[in-house]
Amino acid sequence: MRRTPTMKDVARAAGVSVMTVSRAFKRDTSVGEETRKRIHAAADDLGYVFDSMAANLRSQRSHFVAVTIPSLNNANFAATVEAMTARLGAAGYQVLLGHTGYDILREEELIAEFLSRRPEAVIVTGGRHTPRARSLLSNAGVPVVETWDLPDDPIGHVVGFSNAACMDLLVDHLAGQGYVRIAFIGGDAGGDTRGADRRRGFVAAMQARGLDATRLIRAGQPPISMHEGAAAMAYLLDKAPDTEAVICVSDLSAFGALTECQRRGVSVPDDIAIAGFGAYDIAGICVPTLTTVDPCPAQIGDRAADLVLTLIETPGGPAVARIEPVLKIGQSTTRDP
Amino acid sequence: MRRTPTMKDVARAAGVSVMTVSRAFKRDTSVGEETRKRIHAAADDLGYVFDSMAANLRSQRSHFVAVTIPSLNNANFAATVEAMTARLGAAGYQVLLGHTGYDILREEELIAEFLSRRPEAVIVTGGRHTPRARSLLSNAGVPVVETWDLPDDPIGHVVGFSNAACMDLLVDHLAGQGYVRIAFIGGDAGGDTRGADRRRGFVAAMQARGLDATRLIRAGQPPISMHEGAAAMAYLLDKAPDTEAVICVSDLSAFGALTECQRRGVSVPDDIAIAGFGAYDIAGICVPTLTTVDPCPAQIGDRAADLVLTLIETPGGPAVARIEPVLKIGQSTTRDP
DNA sequence: GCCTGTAATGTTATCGTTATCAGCCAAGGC
DNA sequence: GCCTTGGCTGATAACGATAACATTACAGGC
Repeated sequence: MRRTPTMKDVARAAGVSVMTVSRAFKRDTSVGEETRKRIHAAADDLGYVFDSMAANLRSQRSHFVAVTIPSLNNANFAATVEAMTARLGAAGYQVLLGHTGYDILREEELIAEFLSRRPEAVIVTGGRHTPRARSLLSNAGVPVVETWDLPDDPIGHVVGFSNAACMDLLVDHLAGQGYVRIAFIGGDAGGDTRGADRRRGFVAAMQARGLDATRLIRAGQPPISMHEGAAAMAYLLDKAPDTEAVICVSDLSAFGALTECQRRGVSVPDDIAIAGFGAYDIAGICVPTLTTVDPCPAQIGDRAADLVLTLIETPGGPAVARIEPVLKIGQSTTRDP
Repeated sequence: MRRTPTMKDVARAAGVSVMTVSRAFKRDTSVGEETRKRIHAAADDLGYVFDSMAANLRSQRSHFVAVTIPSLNNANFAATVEAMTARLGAAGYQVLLGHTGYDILREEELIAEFLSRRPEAVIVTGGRHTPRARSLLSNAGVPVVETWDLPDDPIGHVVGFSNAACMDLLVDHLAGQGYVRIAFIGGDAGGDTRGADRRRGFVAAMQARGLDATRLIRAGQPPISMHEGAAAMAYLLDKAPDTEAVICVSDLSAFGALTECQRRGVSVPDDIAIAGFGAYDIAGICVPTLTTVDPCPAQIGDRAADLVLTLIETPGGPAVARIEPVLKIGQSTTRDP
């Protein structure tokens, strides 16, 4: 069994010291043009593959950035991560991605695992964590960024927005269109703290306008699916048929709700208006298009990545980068004049 | 600036040697119950975090499994990865996930980066790679699994299915319902080789039944979106209004096509039938529900993970695990009797 | 010719953990 | 009393790279 070659083997083959080989594999280091070529030729010849593990240990730089998101199967978190990966990758960092399943206990485990890989920064989603997770992150000695939220008591840095304020945008829009009896469809209280924040934001926004905020449908364990959105809409149409508009915790559940209306011959928006959250592709193409709020996920990724890159160079005190979500009005809440 | 503590610090604090500390952090090693407790207490006290980097270097085991997928923003790849992560995580492995953007050059870079982290196995999506990527993987000395495809010339192991055969399932179903003038909507020839395989499979399936296979709409750079599916359907309805059925390269483009019909008042399936691929959530809830093919993404993840775990223990010769995709008939292709 | 500067290369000592082997001690068999 | 056995612990030397410093060679200024 052939052992995988090391720098030593390459050095021997090229007739130089290992140090020169090491230098030949880096940029901005002085190695003769001739020598460098010879070394790379020898390396290719031997099938040498650089060993980051050893390099990381000696240089105490892992070039990892740990990132946790609740779920891989979510276009918005995916967009955030893709944006991060692009920026961090360009700067020579590798993203170590994990998903928590919306479970802060699982998040804690994941953070512990990740920290043992000595990432140079950690980016987490949301502002709620277990005490041990908080403590691990605080003591990790690397920049920590919380995203997709504006925590009351941040661990370190923040790149996010107020989920509650997004609901204010929607309620404002609906109230402006003259809707009064407005319902909310979301998940049960559970792991999805951003969903729970939006529910709270809905209640606050309604109360601030003197509107009844008791039409709250709990549609199952969050995050709720299209099917659960449909079931919730069925329940709503049966139990509170005088409802004029409904805000769903996400576009996916909103679309499910829309399909239930279609199956029943209930017209949207003439009989009932529907709004969602997230600006998923589907909101822009379904018939009618859905009113929603765009949380600018790629912007979150970009900003978080930039922040991390800055902080790795020059550590700095906590900062909050506020993202401004954008109301996108669709056909599903547009009342005929 | 306080240096992060090492085993040496823990050993000193607990009054034992570093070796004993090392043992105390593993299972199945003989350390006195008293001593173990004392060591863990000292570790917690100091805020010690185990350093995998050093452990990996010495033990020559990274506990990484590298996984590449074309895109994060895809429910099916996400399902595959979530299934893998669950199994591999339970066995103590960490998934190193990267996305290629459907670009085999980017895939090559990613594979090179990943290999320098010394993963214990590599799982890639699809069977088309650059020559250098193939060579890197072949020489890596670790198990390699290709998924989501049945490559003609596999690098190592395979867990996949025939994308072309899936189209045969759909054409068979449509032809059985009496449809004759059937079109295909897909992306331009490009990075999405599985989409291209499905296009080829469509042509083959049509020709095998003596049907005209020339209604091929190219809807843009793959993977095509809902919007591109809608635009392609608009084109099809304009240029070939006698088309009776259309198969789309994915459910997402199929849904886009469906919305275009809704906007035009074209009835599905009465005026035109639509089928997709992927069994995404949306196919099961939109009105009408879409006929599709379920590639069983979670099963792919499970099987690939099991295979990798077996191979890490006892390397074995190449094997092919064939997944059988399942036709799911929806309302969108059901002709009235 | 001597000094200084700079580019290219080499030497040595680690980074933090674990593999390996050796040592110690108590219990038990003869 | 001596040897074996097994449970626990320690000493030492790596794993494969790089930081830090040392060395060499050669050019140019005086």
